[in-house]
Amino acid sequence: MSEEKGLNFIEEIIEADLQSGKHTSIATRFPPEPNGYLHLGHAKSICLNFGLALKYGGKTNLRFDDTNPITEDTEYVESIKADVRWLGFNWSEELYASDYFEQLYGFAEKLIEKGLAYVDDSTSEQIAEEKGTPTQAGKSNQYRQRSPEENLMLFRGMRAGKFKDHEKVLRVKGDLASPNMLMRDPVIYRIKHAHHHRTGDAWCIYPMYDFAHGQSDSIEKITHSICTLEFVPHRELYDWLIKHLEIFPSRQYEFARLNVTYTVMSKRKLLQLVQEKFVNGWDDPRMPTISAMRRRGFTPESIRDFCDKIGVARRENLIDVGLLEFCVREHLNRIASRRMVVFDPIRVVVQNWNGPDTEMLSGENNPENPDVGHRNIPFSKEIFIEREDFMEEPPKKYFRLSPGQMVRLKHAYIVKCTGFKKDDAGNVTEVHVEYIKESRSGSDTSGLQVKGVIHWVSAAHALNAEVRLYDRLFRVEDPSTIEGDFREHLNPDSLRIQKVMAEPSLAGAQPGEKFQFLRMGYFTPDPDSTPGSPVFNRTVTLRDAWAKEQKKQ
RNA sequence: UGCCCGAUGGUGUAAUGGCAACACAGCAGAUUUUGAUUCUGUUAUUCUAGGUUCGAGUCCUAGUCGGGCAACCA
Repeated sequence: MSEEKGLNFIEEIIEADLQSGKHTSIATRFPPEPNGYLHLGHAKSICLNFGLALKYGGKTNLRFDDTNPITEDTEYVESIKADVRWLGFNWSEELYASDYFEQLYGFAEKLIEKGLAYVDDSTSEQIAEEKGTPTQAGKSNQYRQRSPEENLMLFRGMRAGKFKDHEKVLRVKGDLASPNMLMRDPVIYRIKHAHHHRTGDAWCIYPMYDFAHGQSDSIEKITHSICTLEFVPHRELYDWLIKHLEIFPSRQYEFARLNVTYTVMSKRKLLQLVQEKFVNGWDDPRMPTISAMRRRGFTPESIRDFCDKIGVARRENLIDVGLLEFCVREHLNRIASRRMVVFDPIRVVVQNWNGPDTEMLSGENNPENPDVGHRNIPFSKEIFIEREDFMEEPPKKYFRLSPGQMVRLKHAYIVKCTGFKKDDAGNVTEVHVEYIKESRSGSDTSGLQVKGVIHWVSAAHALNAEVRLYDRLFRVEDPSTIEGDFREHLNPDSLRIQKVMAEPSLAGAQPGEKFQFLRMGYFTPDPDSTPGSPVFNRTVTLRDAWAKEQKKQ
């Protein structure tokens, strides 16, 4: 099906590597740092890494890049594992960079012995100063000349805890004149007397990213190490270390990270929103995190489809959030059960009702899928309809209720408006209709053709519920590039809570279930629901041609 | 004013020296017991200037514009 689409540049590289015999199978990895929750940008990376292995018959490891004990925590490890699984992927092995601390330490000693690394006593300010600038070469210092023997002794002292934090670092002996700042003697080990979430207090020195990531790739024999564009300058160091350590030559390839309109995709900013309580936690349904999207009612299928549609390339991009919405609507349309819920009720009295107190009607659960059957819906003399579905003086092309006009009540009868009541303030308080007895859904012999169909709930049977209506988190398309503090551009109306009247079959709705509230949008029960008072999150609205039509006026 | 990366409709992505296409969005219409879904049609694209070539979105050179690089973060 998707065969029509050309290969992305990474697939091209892999196919070339497979064809040339450079590799007989491939290995990728997804390497999150356990210092935050996964977001949609990670989903792109997950789909890419796991997808590649699936497509070419290789394997993908889940590897936690846990080299900074200060910011990392097992809470994040657990959430990350849950999110990857929920997205529908299975890793080959669950690994941690910290598993390799001993091996990494050995690599460092090897570098020292080769005269390619040295212990530096400078402060970080001095190191930064001596590094020069992009247009100015760096300077050497006295420590750079230390012998391998002295360096080894000092480095062992570092490991043994003889020094305090910041007192010494281990640096690569690179090229202080390199146009690539990362090659100007990068720090590869620092002292941190800190408790690590897995190794506890076994270590007081920790490798830096550049001395852990590529080496872990190599240890795991990762063939294609895929990361985002900001790591492009690191590739030279990545290759340099592999060469001098004489280890398995993993190769790094970079792609452009995902950006989506009206949100932010940086762990730092998301953490800030959580800590400063702009949102109610990492899984607040307004967040672009995987856990938030799950809570909001997105499906793994729709997220995978989205990641597939946005493609993989090397140019910066800003994806219209409308594409994400399209993907989730497309999936939910196929699987969501239809229900009727009135958000802003107005009472309707069927004046000529002479049927039973309660008549049970039947409504299809999903017109896209007859297999999922029907549910019963009670009808009675008094019902609620949406306030906006009645207008005393309707505009042109208004298909709903207005004096003298007819509409169909979905799954029920055609009714004709015969009158209405207003209060002193001029608000309509009650609408009177007469129903057409022969027009019952499924057995309509009235021969009437009505353009409008509206949803309703029986007043006597209505279930009180709460809906949480989410809108974009930010008011501006690209909050990260706009001037000033990104928090100033938060959308104050990103969450609206409303009490609503639902059809009674919604009483037992369980988290995870997907519903379409007819004409209102897709919804899913929130874990905050309690027996008898369900809470629903709006995943996404329905497309609304009428709203668009009105906007034009 | 050093080095690196990038530039194709409004937004993304493809076209691998040979007819610039696909999706979303937009617009117009059809169908519809959800103004939903579905269907049909349609608008709109190769940053600039040189060069190579029978032929350039694609290769080369220069420029322009955008992004990145000077953490004991990843």
